[in-house]
Amino acid sequence: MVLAVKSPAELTDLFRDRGRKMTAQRQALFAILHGTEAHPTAEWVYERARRQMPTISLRTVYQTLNDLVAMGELEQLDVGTGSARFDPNLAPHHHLVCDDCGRVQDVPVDFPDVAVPQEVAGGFTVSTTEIVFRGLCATCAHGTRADGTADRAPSQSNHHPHKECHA
Amino acid sequence: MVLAVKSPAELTDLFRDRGRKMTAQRQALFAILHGTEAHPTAEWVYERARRQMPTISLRTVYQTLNDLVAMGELEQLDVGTGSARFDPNLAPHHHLVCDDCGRVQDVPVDFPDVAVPQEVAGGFTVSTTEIVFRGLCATCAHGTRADGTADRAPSQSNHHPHKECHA
DNA sequence: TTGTGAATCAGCAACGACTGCAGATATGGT
DNA sequence: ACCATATCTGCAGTCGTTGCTGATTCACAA
Repeated sequence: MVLAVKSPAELTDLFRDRGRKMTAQRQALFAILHGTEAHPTAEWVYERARRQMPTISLRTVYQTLNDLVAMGELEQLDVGTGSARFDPNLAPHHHLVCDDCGRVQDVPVDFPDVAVPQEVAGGFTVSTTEIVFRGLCATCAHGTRADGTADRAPSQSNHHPHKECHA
Repeated sequence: MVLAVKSPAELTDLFRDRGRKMTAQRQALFAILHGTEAHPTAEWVYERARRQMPTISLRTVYQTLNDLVAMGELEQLDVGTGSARFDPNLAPHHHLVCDDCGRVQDVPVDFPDVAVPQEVAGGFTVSTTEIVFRGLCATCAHGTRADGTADRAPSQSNHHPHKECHA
């Protein structure tokens, strides 16, 4: 599976190689990350971790996630849903984001023709290209929501979705 | 100029048509927005407004900006720099973002071939496509920064840039 | 096994961006 | 001028995230 982070054992080695210590909380977090193919938020990882280690702190989760990002084992991504998401998929790819529930899905496709023309670049040096496709996921597209709103009007969608339809 | 919001007079009419009142603070904000072609943050607009109206509140700035977004006269965009930016360019376009200073520049180009293939869409209904090109603007690319850091290493750029090189 | 110093952790305070609220104020139709 | 109500200000509160700091734990060595 191309979508997962390295195994807990590999990550442990990486940390050790850098002279860093191994702890129970890191092991737990490594295992959780290794077992998901999604784009979890720090909060989500925290909830998961708490099940097996009730005393782990949110601070430690952020710390470890940031460490992994710094080591290039995880990519941080911000799709405007309020909180950062951590993406274990290191291969170049893009994202599909549900405007309603916030679900994020990978689009493992390369668009080689997407580039900024000289005339509009204005001296800019482009290093990465991120494409975000927004719309409705299959679940949310069925329109029937508890509050009965039709939701298609982009002009008034001021709400930050938090349904956590995390698949 | 395709990049600016409607004139203060036009916006005034739009508000009046919707049965809303006109106030000095709205006029001031309309004028400021009409005079910029950039992608200001609420804070930036607030600073500007305060020069002519020292008692205006940040709350009012957010309120008005949100109203304009709701009316479709402004687009809100989040490029992960910490605060939302308000884009007066209503034509479909993309963005160039400087990883160092946060500057945002328009890319008024259409990429008709960018679409999510059926196989990976998984029932998703795509309504918008946003492309963000990240890199360094001409100013920041000259590398010589006060702290002497070279900055090219993407693995440790944990800092939220706030130099406000707002052009 | 025990000691030791550094890395790490938990918990809480603080921060930045933004919004909810409430009382004061201003607008615009009459 | 009058009044209903839209709007404004200022502040407290929320949310996601990070900065501290003292306590704990790890890893290596004796």
